[in-house]
Amino acid sequence: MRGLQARLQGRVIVRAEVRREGLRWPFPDGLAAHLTGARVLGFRRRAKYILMRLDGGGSVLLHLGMSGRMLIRRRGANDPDAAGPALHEHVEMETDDGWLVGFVDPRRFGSIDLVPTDAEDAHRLLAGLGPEPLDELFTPAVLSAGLAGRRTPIKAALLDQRIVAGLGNIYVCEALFRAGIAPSRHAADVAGAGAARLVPEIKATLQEAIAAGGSSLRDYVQPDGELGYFQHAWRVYGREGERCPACPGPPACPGIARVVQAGRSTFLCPRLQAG
DNA sequence: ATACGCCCCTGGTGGC
DNA sequence: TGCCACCAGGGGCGTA
Repeated sequence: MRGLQARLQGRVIVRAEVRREGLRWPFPDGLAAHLTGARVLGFRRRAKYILMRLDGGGSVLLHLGMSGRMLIRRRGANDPDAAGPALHEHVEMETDDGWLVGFVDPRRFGSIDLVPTDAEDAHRLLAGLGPEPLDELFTPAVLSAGLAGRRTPIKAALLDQRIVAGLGNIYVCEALFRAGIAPSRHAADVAGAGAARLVPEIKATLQEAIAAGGSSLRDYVQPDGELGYFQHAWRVYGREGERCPACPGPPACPGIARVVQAGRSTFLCPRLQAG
């Protein structure tokens, strides 16, 4: 969102190309027409959604899915027009000061919709979202209330955007490790003392990742093309078989394990996240 | 209400 | 070199 904001805020979109019918869902009718000629007033983020406010009373709702990214480059630099659109660049906008902003998404799990600016949070995709993890209102008591009564594993509960909004698989694994909580524990059993350990670790993990520019898997880059580097700071994610960074090593600790929960990989230290 | 697969896609990797 | 199985930052939806 910040990458988009730097290039788009205050600018007029002089051209918009929509190259397919939709991604996860069909694009809204008239998307290109809504974008063309609009001035970008500002941005906000909610959970994993980016909201781009336009003059005229509408906002663009963007989700990058698993493989989506924004591509920002200067019109004419290295002759991008001659090169044509990037691979899987499904939507492209051009600003009145000569920048090209593209939505690239190979797997096409991303989404774009339009929503009235005065009712952004009433959109069906935003209406049920839980608290923002970096908000000061997100406290152990709030998390405990969200976990209470749920028998689902804490891993799944933290991925449930209704309980806390914006955590993905990487950061849930990392936060659970840092808090020393077994991913398989019932959510309800983590309320209270567990939540008190978990909330600060969730916040710290996210803050460190944002400061590092995110985690670059495969080809994810920030809009300016810079690689995030938080992947080097992962303590457990993607480290199956490696030594736990907080343990003395074998035989005391067998190393990082990988299990599958609800179809997604979970990485953990069996010694520090026991029970 | 809650919980669990399934599915939407492309592409990279590693084994044979 | 080719083929194939498996895996991947998400999350809505249908079904039990």
